[in-house]
Amino acid sequence: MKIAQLARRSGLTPHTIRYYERIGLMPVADRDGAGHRDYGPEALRWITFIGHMKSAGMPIAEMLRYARLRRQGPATGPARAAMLRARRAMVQQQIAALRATLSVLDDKIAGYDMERAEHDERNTASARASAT
Amino acid sequence: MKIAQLARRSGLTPHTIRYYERIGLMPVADRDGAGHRDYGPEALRWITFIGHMKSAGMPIAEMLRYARLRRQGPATGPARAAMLRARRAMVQQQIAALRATLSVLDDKIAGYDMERAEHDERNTASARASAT
DNA sequence: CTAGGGGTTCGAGCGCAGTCTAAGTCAAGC
DNA sequence: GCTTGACTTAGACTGCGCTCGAACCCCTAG
Repeated sequence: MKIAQLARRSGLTPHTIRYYERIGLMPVADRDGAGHRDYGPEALRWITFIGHMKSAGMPIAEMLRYARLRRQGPATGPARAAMLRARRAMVQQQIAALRATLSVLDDKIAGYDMERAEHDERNTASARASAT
Repeated sequence: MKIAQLARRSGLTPHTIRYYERIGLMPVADRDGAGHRDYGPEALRWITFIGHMKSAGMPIAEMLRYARLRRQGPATGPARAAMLRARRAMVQQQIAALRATLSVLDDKIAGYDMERAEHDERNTASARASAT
């Protein structure tokens, strides 16, 4: 798979994928005869994973640490598991924060709806009055 | 309340609060005799609100739009309500994304735990063998 | 043989959201 | 009167994560 296709499938741009390779977040890609990057399916799986971690607010530096451990082999499994567990806790906190935000939004929205209702009521009342 | 106290209560720094005022995200603060900013309790309420919006991923530019509408008075209520409803939908999407991430993390963590269990098992087996 | 449409590299630039420095002012306590 | 410490300003700087441009290369189809 060429870089454009991987880009389409992952939702990134070729520029970004090359950038990820430059900084060590993606493994150095194999090349075809023309010197073009040639990806296997695991590349897409890895991009998908880091996409999840990104949406979980993991900074690139931490993903680099994780990727480095991965390259060092299975002995680093416990260290990687510890990182993921720590991140898991943070994700749960984020979810809790977003839920709190959601209820703040709901309260504010309800407030605006109430204002609108009062406004409508006044209009209805004056409409009735002028109809009388 | 002086800026340092507002900073402590809000979790921001005085620098950041002044920055917010500079860009129009905070109203221009009243001053005391010495020319120092003097805040009332509504300042803290506003900071708390924008903190929620920030954690919901709202960019400052959008908060500025909201703040501008607010300054324009009650007639902009419906416009503000529409913004909040749009943001509410995004927050729900974010929560869904984080939940997906959570289950990705759980799967990976379970994978690491399994590896560890297999590793332990091999050790136990060889320990038994050498004990025989 | 040429045009088009991929791809390549290197390096500069950008947008966001702060963050910090320097130089100065002011009020309070010793 | 002097020090201390919190405050003021304007403006430069930082860190993150891309994003883009320029110049070049290579294959394919017409």
